[in-house]
Amino acid sequence: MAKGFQTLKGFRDFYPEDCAARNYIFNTWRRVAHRYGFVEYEGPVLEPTDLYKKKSGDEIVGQLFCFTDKGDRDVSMRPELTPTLARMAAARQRDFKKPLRWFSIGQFFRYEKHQKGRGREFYQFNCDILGEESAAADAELAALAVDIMRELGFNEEDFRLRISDRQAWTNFATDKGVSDEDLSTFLQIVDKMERTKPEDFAKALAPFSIEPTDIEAFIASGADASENLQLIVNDLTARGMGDYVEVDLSIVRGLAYYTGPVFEIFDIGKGMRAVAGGGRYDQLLGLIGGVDMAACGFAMGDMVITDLVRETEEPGEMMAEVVAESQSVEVYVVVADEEKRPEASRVIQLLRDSDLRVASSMTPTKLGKQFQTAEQMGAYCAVLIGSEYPQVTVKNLVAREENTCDVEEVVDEVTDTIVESEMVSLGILDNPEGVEAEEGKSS
RNA sequence: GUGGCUGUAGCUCAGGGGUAGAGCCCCGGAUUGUGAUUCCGGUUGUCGCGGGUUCAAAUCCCGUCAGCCACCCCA
Repeated sequence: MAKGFQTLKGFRDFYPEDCAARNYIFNTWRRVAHRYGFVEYEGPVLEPTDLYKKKSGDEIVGQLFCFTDKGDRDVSMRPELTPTLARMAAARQRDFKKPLRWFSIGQFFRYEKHQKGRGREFYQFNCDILGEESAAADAELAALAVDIMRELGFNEEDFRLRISDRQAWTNFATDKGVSDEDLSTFLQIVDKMERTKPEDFAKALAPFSIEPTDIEAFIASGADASENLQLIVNDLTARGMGDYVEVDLSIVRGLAYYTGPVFEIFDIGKGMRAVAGGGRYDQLLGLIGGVDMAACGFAMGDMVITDLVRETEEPGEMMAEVVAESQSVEVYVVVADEEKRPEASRVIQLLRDSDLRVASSMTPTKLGKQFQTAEQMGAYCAVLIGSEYPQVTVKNLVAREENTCDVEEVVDEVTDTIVESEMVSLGILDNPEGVEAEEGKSS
């Protein structure tokens, strides 16, 4: 007997609770992006494999979900959005006023071994500014990233935005006589510095006649190494975000296409994982779309940030509250007399027409059971429909008080009751019966 | 691609040669117009899969698959 089907390796099922958590993250991304005047766009999930080869070279094919389609085309599930963005922006760049502020939330696929914080399928928030050369654009993106973290409930004890400048490194290398061809090799050595033993590091640098002490001195120069870094730091400080920012020239980022400031967001104390990263890539639109346009952007994946939210107290509680809310109803309609089920249906519809979230038992069910279900579904309020209809009973499930009213007033009565019960559960109003506020309803 | 740990009920896990266990969850009842607690009753398994040793394997051995973690990589 087959054991049934499982998800493919590295793919995830999203049960309602997981889906609610995912949507909480998505909504936060979208809300903050809108706050910064960014507009949302989306591209195809399937693209020609060549689009990715053009940017990253043939080696990435090993990391792609790629196949030949029925028209004999070599296609890939998208591993990233930037090439698509470059194509889209270049194709219609005359249609848009510069600079463009675009963001996207979508699913991506990479054929990799999956582990904590990394799967073969994930969602990513991409945020880019196109057509703006000033480092003020880099600062704007960095600020947006910081605000997402703050919106999720993180504070300056939880994360840092570490910023560096790829151009400063290029200048340094050129001064030291590193040739253009060797530049990316040199930058990779620097990028891996923290993970390399000192003697191996010195050995790797030897062909360039550069001493590790030169590198260390350069990294120690911090923001002095780059006017752009100073501009960004000053900008973020003016926004009151200075505590979140740290110049760290040891960040290079492996990517060959970065040309200017680069930044990463790291958690503090939970293993220092990269939560988000990005930078300036002024050459890429020319390479892919044939249009020269300055560009910078960053991305944040859903897996690491969701883990981090769950593992951090305040952000975890905030998310749990929204998740619980999204899985609850406000009103439960109790059918006390089966004869009145049609009338109950009418009341349910009235409440739903008023945009309330309403549930009810669909088949004959004992009264106690219905109240129990009401509570389990998180309802603030129950409406009891029985033989006395058109009189109905509206019960505040938190305070355990009830009133009767005519069915014509039921919407108003329910609305008032919900407000009262929310206040009781928040501790604003005294609980008339002295019943303990339930766990999960409080705070 | 390399290495470590783990696979037993829907979930968390115990059992380490002698007929498969606990808690939680779920369902029903005590309770025919009111939620909690409690109590009673009930369902669920090729012990990941394949082979070997043995009178006898969930248990020991070999292999394999899957999951988790770390390395490599990380657009």
